[in-house]
Amino acid sequence: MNNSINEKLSRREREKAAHRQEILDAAIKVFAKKGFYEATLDEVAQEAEFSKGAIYLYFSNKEDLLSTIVSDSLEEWTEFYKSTITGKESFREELTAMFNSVAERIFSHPELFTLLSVQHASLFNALSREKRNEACKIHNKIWESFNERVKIAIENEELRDLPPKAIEGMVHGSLDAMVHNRWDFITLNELKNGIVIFMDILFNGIAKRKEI
Amino acid sequence: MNNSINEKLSRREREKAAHRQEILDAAIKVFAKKGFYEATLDEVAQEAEFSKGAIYLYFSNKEDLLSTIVSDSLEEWTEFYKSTITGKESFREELTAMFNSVAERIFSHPELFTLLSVQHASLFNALSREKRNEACKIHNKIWESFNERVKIAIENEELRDLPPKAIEGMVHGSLDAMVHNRWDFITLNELKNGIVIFMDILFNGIAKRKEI
Amino acid sequence: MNNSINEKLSRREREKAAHRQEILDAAIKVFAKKGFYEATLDEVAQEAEFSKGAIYLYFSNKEDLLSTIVSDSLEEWTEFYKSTITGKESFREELTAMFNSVAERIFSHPELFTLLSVQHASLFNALSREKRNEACKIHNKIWESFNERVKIAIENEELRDLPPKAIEGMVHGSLDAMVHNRWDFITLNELKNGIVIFMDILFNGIAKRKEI
Amino acid sequence: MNNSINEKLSRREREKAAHRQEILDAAIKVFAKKGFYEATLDEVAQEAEFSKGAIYLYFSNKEDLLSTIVSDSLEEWTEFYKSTITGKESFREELTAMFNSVAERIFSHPELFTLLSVQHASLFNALSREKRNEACKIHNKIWESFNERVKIAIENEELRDLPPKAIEGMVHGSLDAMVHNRWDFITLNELKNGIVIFMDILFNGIAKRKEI
DNA sequence: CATGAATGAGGCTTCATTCAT
DNA sequence: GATGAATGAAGCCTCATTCAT
Repeated sequence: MNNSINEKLSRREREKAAHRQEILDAAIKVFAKKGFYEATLDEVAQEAEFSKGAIYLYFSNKEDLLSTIVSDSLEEWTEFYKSTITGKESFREELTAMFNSVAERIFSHPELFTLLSVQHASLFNALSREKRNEACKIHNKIWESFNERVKIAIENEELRDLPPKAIEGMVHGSLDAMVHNRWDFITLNELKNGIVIFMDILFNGIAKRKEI
Repeated sequence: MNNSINEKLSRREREKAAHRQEILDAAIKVFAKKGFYEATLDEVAQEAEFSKGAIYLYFSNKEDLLSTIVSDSLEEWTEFYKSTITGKESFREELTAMFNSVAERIFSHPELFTLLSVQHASLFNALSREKRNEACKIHNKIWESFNERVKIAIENEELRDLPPKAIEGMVHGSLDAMVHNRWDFITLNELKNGIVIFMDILFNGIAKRKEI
Repeated sequence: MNNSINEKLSRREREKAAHRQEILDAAIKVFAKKGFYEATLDEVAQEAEFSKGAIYLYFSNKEDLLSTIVSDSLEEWTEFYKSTITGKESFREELTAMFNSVAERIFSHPELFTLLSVQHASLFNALSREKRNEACKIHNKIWESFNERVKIAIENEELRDLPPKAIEGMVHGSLDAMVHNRWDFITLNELKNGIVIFMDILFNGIAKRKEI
Repeated sequence: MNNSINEKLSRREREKAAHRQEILDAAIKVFAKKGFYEATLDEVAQEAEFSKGAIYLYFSNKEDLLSTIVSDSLEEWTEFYKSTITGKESFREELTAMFNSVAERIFSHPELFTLLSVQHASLFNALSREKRNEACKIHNKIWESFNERVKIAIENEELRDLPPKAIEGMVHGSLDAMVHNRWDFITLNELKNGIVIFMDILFNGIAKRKEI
């Protein structure tokens, strides 16, 4: 794919990158199951089918493994957010699309989502202060941007004139709840049906309206 | 129980119970701040102003400390649930009361709530399979009961005819979000105002209705 | 020996201090034999007849063990220097006394001297920059003070008018050589005889004087 | 040996020898700075600008590197000794020549001397028993030979009738002191001046003679 | 020859748990 | 009951050595 000259070199580099990713995937799996502190590098190594020492060829220490996972995920999530909440469709359509996309990713990368949601506190404690701040900053930026999108929807009279913060909180919480597997759906299709109902509730409320 | 004969013994027992509780409180504080695994018994002992050995006079090991906290909390929470979701008032009133009560407890026992929510995964991993199952069972029982309450509200035409599970999920997720400190309110009053808005959204939805 | 009230307490404290010293002595032995880096805490613990963990009850880490040994020794050595090089006797008498005292200590604490001399470089590398600087400062202070003593001896016409630095270097080097066990004497008495000859050489030189 | 037939091979051999030496030089540098145990083969490889694996093409293991350095040095030192302490000049002239030559080598190969003197103990521990004994034997042989030279000087009435061992110890210790950089001279010239003074002291003593 | 990824034994350190006082 | 010194298992990390390319 690249220049033919470096083919040999690039094979090595490709292998190296692949091994790195294998270790990361193993770490995601183990951290997700056990939490960061309870997970041991022995387990990660075993899961990755490498020796413990090999981990240190790719990562400088246990925490580096974690912070790599976190920053990779945040990057992905940022991309992901931008591609669904574009401001080009109606708020409801975009929000539904986002929830559906997240649902798909939950099913394609279950461990990663377990890690990021269920083990959230464990992660948070384990990161160094700097990494933590960095992660928070990115996270906040996304939700601020979401806030702006809500304001526009209110201006467009798609939404009632409620505090954007409140709507954001509601959506944020629900997304978390979904990710936390609290919706208890076993198949992706069930989950997608759940999203339809959720949107109905979110937009129309649960109260029976006394009409006429 | 408070018979005068055993007064001397009962004083001892009262002291013993008090010491036990002091240790539990210290454990809650430390576990909440650090997570279960990262917390050390040294820290708990120091916080409780007892020696490390004293912990073992009241609890059989580190996990026992944790499972005691969890089961105490679940017991409290069961009581708590029963006293607010009684079926005697309207669903909205009862739900509002429950959220307000939780809000009050969040402010009166912040560490306990941090522990139960933020450190949720840490807890979950640390408990033995049996204790974990036991806790889940109680937890599920409460939410099943909530489910029943929702059904009644639907029958009474207070709520729309939505899947009770969906409503339960929405409420459950929101309660968690509130507890997780995601609502970001600093004072109890602000939080209570937030609850009012939340109820509005939950019952009436966020969509602007096009009325004639 | 102290107040009778704290007798019980002081027993514990005395035991603690004793155990600390036992560990230090073991460390001196092992470090002397193997050097700091090659020595393992397992060996130190075994030598001290404690568990490895016990070391951490008395010292915060391996380096702390070493720097404690070093600063204790320097303190001793300072006292030691002051008590022999007083300026009250002739330079030759004082110097001989110092060498004899060192000789005695070499035989009563052979490991410590091996550590401080033979393993000097190992020690030096292992100490943190601060500890190292601190140690150097004390060391230099002593030899500066010796320098002053030399100057007085020159003024008193006990010594020839040579650069004090050179005399200091000669003495310093010889002391080291003696400590390094290079004099190869097996008994204390032999060593003391060696000192007599050394003093003769130092003061009178090795050259045969062509006298009339 | 340098027959023209094998020129191609001999070029290879010359290259091989050169690489071997480059690695040795790198090892001297790194061992001198860090000590044997604290030095890593990674560092040596980096210093030598070879891969870590390459070291194993020329040396069978880490210790082999060290023992090669030691035996090379001893060989050199033997040559060196023989070329200065010949018995053809006066003892003082020969000794002065030796010290001056050592001084020159200290300045031309500082790392090697640091290694051999400052890291002496580290080296000693690291060598296998056999290599150690071998090294000691050569070392002793040189100093025995020096001893003989001293005896001759005494017979020639150049030196006083002192125990040769004592004179040897004095010289040996002083040489070490010089190598150990304790003479603290920064330039070669300063060091050579120091040697002049040292010889004065050694031969004539430090005491002021009461002459009539 | 040369490389550098991979291994795994071994070291330092932490901490739940025990037990003599 | 209460203490805290002592234990030892287990985790993280380093680095000499090997080996496929």
